[in-house]
Amino acid sequence: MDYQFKEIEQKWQKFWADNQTFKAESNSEKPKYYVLDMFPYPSGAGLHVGHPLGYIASDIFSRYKRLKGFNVLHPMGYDSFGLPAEQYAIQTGQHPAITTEANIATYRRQLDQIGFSFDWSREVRTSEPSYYKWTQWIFMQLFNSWYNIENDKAEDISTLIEKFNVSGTADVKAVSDEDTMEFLPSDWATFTEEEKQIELLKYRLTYLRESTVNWCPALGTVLANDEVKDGFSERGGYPVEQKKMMQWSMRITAYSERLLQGLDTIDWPEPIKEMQRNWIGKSVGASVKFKILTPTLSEGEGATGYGYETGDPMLWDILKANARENRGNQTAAEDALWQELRNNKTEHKIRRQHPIGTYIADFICLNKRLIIEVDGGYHLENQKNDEARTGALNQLGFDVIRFSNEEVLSNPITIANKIKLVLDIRKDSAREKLGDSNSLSFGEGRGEASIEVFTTRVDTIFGVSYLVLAPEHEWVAELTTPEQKQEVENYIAQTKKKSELDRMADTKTVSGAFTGSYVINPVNGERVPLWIADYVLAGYGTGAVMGVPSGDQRDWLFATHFNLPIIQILDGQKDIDVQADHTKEGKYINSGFINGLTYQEAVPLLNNWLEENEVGKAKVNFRQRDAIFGRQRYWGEPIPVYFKDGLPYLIKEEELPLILPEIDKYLPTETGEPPLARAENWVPKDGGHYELSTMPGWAGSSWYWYRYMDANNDADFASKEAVEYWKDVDLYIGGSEHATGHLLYSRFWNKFLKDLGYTKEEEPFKKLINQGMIQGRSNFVYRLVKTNTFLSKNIYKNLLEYESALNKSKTGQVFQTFIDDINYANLLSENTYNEEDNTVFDYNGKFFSQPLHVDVNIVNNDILDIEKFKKSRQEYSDAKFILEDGKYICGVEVEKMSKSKFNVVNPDDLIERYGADTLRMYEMFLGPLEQSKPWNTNGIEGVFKFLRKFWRLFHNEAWEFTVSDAEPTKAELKTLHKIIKKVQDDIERFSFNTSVSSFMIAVNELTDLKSNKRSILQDMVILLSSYAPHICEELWVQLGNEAGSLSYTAFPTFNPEHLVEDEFAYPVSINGKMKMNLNLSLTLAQPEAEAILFADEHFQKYLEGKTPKKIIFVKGKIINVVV
RNA sequence: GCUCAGAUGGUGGAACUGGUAGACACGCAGGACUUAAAAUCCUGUGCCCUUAACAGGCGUGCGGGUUCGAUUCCCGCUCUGAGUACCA
Repeated sequence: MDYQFKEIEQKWQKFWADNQTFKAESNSEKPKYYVLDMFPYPSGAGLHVGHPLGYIASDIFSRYKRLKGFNVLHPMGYDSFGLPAEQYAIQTGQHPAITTEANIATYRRQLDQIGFSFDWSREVRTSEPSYYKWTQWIFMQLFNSWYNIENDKAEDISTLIEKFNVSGTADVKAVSDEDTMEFLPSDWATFTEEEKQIELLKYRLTYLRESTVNWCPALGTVLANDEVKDGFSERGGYPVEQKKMMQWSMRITAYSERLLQGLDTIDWPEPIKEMQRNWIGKSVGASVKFKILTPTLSEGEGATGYGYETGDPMLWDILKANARENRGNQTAAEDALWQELRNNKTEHKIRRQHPIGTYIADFICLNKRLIIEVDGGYHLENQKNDEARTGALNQLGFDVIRFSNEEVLSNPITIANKIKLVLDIRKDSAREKLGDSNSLSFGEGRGEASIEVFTTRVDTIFGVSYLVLAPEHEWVAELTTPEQKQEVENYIAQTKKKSELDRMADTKTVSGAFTGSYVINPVNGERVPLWIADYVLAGYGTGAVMGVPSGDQRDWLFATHFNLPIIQILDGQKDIDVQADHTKEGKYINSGFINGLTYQEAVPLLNNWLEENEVGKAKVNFRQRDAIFGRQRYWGEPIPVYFKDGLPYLIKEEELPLILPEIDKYLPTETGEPPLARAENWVPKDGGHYELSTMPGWAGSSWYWYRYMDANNDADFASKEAVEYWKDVDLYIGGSEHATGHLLYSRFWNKFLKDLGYTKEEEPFKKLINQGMIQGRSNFVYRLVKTNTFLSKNIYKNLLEYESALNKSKTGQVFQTFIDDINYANLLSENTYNEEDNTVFDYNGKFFSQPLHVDVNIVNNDILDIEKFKKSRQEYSDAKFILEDGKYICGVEVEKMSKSKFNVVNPDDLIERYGADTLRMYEMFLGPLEQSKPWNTNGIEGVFKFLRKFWRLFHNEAWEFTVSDAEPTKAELKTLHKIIKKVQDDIERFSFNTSVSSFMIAVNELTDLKSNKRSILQDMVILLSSYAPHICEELWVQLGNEAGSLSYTAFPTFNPEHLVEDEFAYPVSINGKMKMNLNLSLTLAQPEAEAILFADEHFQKYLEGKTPKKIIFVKGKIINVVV
């Protein structure tokens, strides 16, 4: 029978499923090998031909490793929580679980028909409670842990409490929030349980903190940094704004150094490692404190007073009047609450009816920048007003919390307590004493303030000619003198107007403003002017920079622009009047006590000096921020936390999983709470309420490779034995789009789980390969405007060229010549858009045609299937075509593969036409796995022909299965062993495209040899089975082997003896130019070879009588004659 | 701007450690089979000049260098793609 791929493939896919052929063994004597594909999100569109590329490669590798005697774990599952299903749910009201289920079914059908050797008994889905139970469990471990710098690992929070009990904060070295308290064990003992919890929250590896987040109003959720690209959401492209919110965060920064170091130990593509390094952004340098000279610094009144700060000065009188009036006009609720808040009862200074901007706040704590509003009564306003008001107050830097009249009246004390707790955890932004909390001051207690800068070139400190603060820096207002106030304010206003994008695009313009204040350079006591400029980022380092114009081009431009001194500090610096020179070469000059030293000598000396004088120290800075871990969304893992009296508590472990509750609508509530607030009767046992945000998309995928090791375990995320055996992923294949998201978070959780002793390996993915993107290859047809006539590509191109020629010459002559030349006149006249003068051109020479995307599935090798095209749309049914050589040739362009460009190629169609084995081999044949390339099916016929040719080897003329048991010839053995070696080497170095070519060569050779020897063909079947498993299973059984045994048979052993040659056709070159081949025995050494060569007639001819100067002879390689 | 990757026929690509550039496949051209088409098979196919033929010249983005010999190593440049963006 001819090669019946459809029948064969269905048969074997069913066989594999029925027999669980690829189930990995849990207990095995064999060495393990873990091959993993990146977790797919099951989207509604299903797979296109780009998706399986990596899966095919990993499948070939898995099958190869099985043949090599490994116990292979090759699982698949779904990252099934995610935004698209939820967006769809919002639009249609359909539960995301239902959509997700349907999408998974499509994925599974498509995956199955490609013949992957997945162990489906281990399938996982992140949205299943049996799975997310363990995601929640890991969250709880993180909550219950802190990072002990001394041991450089995460530890249970109990070891921290123990330290507090024994010695307070004295010997605690932890990664924590900045605002931790310092206390003695005796203090700790007096803390209330709540106070202790508040303090511990500052150390936990997952913690609640008010932070500036990327808020995407269109998606109604917070996004992680890696989900934001250029100020827009990565998914959907909606605008993203900065907003302050109480958020769960993950203290990934505790692991920054280990995440960085680990990169050197893993075999990953360099670009991915580089991206992670940049993301982590380590810089080694020093922090230095510059004492502030503050002639104007005063408290209370004047430019820096709160009165000015918080009320719009123009409206001050009106507001004040309103405020007084309101105070006498309180609602019952406001009054009740005021009795609980006044006189520092909450230990926080709270004012009532205080003017802020153009508003009057009900209650306010200025230090904590928090406004408390009580709604209802005659304040009953509509929702929109409240929102606008909140928005405006947020802009002024205040947060707003609201309570209803009823809430307050029913129990004012509880509300007051709640307010107190909120105030307790909030960062204090009071500035009564500058430099008090955030930076150490000169001589403690003297109240002197300093600005701390971070620098990577502390050696240039003697070259400092100014200091710059970010315009957003919180001290700018205080440090601005009255004379400079207007200028500074103008500058800040101007900066705020610039959008993020503008600020990024415009890196050339130098801008800034002088504050009027000065600081003191600690190393030489020089007075240094203090500026603000938007090239300094508030979020990095301390938000302050020292300007060294001679050594930094940006500083140089700034100094030149504002006429600040440029001080040379190294004798190696050149041309600093033209540009900065950042060299580290040479000896220091103009540099006080480091004069004459080199860079290597100066840096340690300076660091020591700074530390001894308590004005700085060596410091390492990271760009990486803690990861926000919460989304105001429904379709995600519920966070296993409930709140009681404003404080977060974990639910009990035996209450896991905390099931995602059913809700009526997948939208935020009317009051702006996340969708989970709609859940009815969803209340914790101990009272209070559950956390309403859910986990972000990366939660479930940050540990899934462990679940595959023991996917059905109810008692553990994976058993100790399973983790012990499988350890880590040996080969991980996926796209580079996960470089700074999934791949970084996974490494973080992996290290954490290892710290707690649950797992063994410091790095989860030993070897990573990025498969390239498959781009779409769009086809175009060219329609004459307002007609139904289509021009073939080259005719269109010629006419286009003509058009531009016409436009240049502005005469009709060229047109006539052109028409005569190419003789299109007749062709066109009957098909032309006949507007005025019966031509395709208007009087301006404008060419009336338009390129249109045409569905690539009705185009073959760029030739349009005209019949299918006519049927594809009603309007095309009577289309006319102007052909070239009887064909309609389509134009081509490479674009992203997408529905709207009609260039999506679906694997289903190709499998229907050629079968899975052809698809698998063709995708590999396309080129190197890592390279991005446009999809085209131009070569798929060749691969299909190859498989038929392979099939033919086993069959006679009448397509009957016939093999011979005769001994193989030398030539046959040579072909076989050549391919054994080639395939083995290629797979080991992931060069799948080259082995497909080699298979073709081998089959061509065997065909030429008319070989049908069983011993040869059987080994060929094994070799090919990783690539084209279906056809090989079929032939394997026909050869008389047991069904299914092919996957676990032994890979043929390479025997180099079969490749030994006794002769070699030496290429003979003269002066490196290849001239001729000469057959010589490989036993010959140079003298004999030379003798034969010089006797050769041809060679003598090439020599042209010249005498060779030198002869290079490389045995088995080449002979080169130099004349 | 910085970092990384890449550039080879009409096309996808091969050449693994410096040793015959263009394997393999597509496409194209010619031929066989066929009433015809499809399928299949055979031959040719980097470019240029010339020829009856042999032969010759040029060729791996561009310009240099190292070497007996460079697609491969080194220096400089151009272009393309990806990432990143005032990170102090």
